[in-house]
Amino acid sequence: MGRSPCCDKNGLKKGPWTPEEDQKLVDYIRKNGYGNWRTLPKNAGLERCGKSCRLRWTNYLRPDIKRGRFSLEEEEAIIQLHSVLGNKWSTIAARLPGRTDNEIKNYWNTHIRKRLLRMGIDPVTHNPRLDLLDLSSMLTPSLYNSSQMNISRLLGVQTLLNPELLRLATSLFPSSQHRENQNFLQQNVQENNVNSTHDQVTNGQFMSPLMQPDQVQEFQNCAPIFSNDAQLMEPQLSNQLHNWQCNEMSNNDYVDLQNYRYYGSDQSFNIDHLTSENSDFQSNGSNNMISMTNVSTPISSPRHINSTGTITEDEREGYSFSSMMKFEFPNNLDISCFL
DNA sequence: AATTTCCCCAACCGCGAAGTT
DNA sequence: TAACTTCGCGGTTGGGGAAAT
Repeated sequence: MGRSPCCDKNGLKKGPWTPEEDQKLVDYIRKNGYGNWRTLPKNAGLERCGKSCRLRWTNYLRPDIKRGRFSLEEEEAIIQLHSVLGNKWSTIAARLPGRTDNEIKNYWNTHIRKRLLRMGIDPVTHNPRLDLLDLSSMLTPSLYNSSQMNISRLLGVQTLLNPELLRLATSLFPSSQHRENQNFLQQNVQENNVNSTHDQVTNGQFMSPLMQPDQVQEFQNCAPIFSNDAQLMEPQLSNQLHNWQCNEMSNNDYVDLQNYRYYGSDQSFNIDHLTSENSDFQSNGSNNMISMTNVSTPISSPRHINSTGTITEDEREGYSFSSMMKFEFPNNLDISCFL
């Protein structure tokens, strides 16, 4: 496989672009359009390699590029999309008009990723870092009753289960009388890890264990999520995920994890995507809820806007976090003593 | 005010995929 | 089918400005 020659091998210029170079590139593309990046610099009178020209155009000079700070909606969309697509920056950028893959990648690495880590969330899996948060220590075996939460109903749905969810479940229900359930779960954790690793390796990319390859493809092929700047992606993604479900569900028992709600009933197990509406931190009358916010961050209030109308980093932290992470426990599982 | 450290982001690098000969 | 070219993606770097000392 050949590779395009590197700039410095041809004595071409590298480093920051000058305004004159920008102007030359813009003028040329306005007049002739862009197509053959290899011949473009020569035709445009630039001492740059085609690669550098393409990068400069797509990341900076393109007229439809939106400048300025990412909005909360955009930030949420990035987090949601990243939880499904992983580091597919170009695919994520395609859903955010005016934003480049490079810009989103930089924003993720310099802002969002750090924030997630501060909050105890693994930025790769979007799961809570259970090594930092030992939930099992918060719950005692006496809380568990097999009639309340029958883990065996998870039978037959292992391919949809997130291994982290299974680990969480095993840590939540440590009673020795349910060792059988644990064995089942641990076995499934191992199997899911194998499957998950296999998927990631064979595809050479991160893929949510919840999604089959054709589902990822379907998701990637869907239209841009914004018809204007204010719109969010949830309806499309949520609808798609709904379509992948097939059974009526009873949502008496569920755990919210990694932006998805895992429902269990005696007949079925289902997954629902959490939108910003249903994942806002709140008190739910029919269910006991424990918010990760209570555990690992001091911020538990909804979105705050300061007097200038902008949102501070800390405020973003609290708001975004509430939309990305929440645990809920069934009504009949009393956790009030932990709150 | 001077120096050091930290942080951001534009740009580069290397690789694989797709296209062409 | 193989060899080569071009394009695009994702990871990484380093220059420069901001913040801290």
